[in-house]
Amino acid sequence: MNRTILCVAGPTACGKTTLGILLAKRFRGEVVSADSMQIYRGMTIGTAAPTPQEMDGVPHHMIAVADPAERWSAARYVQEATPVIDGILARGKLPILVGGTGLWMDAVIRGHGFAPGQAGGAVRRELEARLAREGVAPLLEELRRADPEAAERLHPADEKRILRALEVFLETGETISRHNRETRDLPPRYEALWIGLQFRDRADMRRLIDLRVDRMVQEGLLDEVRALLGRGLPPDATALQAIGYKEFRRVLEGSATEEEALEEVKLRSRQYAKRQLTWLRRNPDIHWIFWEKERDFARALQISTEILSAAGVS
RNA sequence: GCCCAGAUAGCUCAGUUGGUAGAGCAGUGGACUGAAAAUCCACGUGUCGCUGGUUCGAUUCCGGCUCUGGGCA
Repeated sequence: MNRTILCVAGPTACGKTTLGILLAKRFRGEVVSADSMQIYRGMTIGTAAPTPQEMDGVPHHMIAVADPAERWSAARYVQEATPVIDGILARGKLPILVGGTGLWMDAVIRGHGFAPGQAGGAVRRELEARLAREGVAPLLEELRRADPEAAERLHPADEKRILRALEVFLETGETISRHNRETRDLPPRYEALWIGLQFRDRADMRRLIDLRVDRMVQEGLLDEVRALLGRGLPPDATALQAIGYKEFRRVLEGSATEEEALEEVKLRSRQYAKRQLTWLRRNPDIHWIFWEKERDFARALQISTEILSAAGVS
């Protein structure tokens, strides 16, 4: 069976969603979202998830499939998205992975293979308690004995990863270093064609981000946040880490004004976009399309079509 | 008009008992294998408001001026 999959990547507000839909219509494709926040229900406005009108008849997957009280992870995503992608391929259509969550995209394509352990698990909770009680130093020391390679590699301040490395060892008796080595060089499960979108000038990206955030507020982001909180989520729910939600939550709680939240969301969004770019830039397979000032989807569609044709997709 | 307090990095400010200065935030770059919209790391030359004076040397002390707050008329 043909295992070609198209990936549309790029920082936030760069038009991935729109281009993905255009390409789906042109190549008989179906969109598979790879977005760690669009996965949750009730977060349409703040995550800029496509509306049914925007989808324009193109089937979309992995959007609003999770309860916001759940804690999804890259591993869970791979587990759920894989059969969806395989189903699209089996129907003879082109899967189009559209997303801003680089780790998730890479993980599905390569199909690795995360070591056991999870947020909320017994081992994790125990380690978190120790971290709060004793600080990182003893954990790092313990990791140094169990997995000196990881201890050396990780920055002493990177508590999250030190904790995770230790967790893997305690859960499996095997080191995360070894696990990573074994999974890193596995051949990818799909033949991925990468298209990346970004602005030539970062100031233009910022303009688009600001516009988008303004629009989100006009469309009722505050009400969406209120509704989400009304569902009684756990205070540390992953969904509440989403940009837009954590800031406007403070407005509802009275600890920030609407103007402050608006500016904060814009700021956090462009910092996020920068991190997305850092992740994507190291991927040598991406065919970048650069926007000059404005987004020109006709041109992007044309360039993408040439890239796909050259790869034998029609 | 008078009095007081400010004026230092893009922003908020610290500091220099006189030897040309440093934090936080922003910004830029990087990392990332079960939280990834998360998390972590690195990077700091700027007429120290302007102008005179004192001094070997002034961003620092003194005078004048400009601007910004606040107060009094």
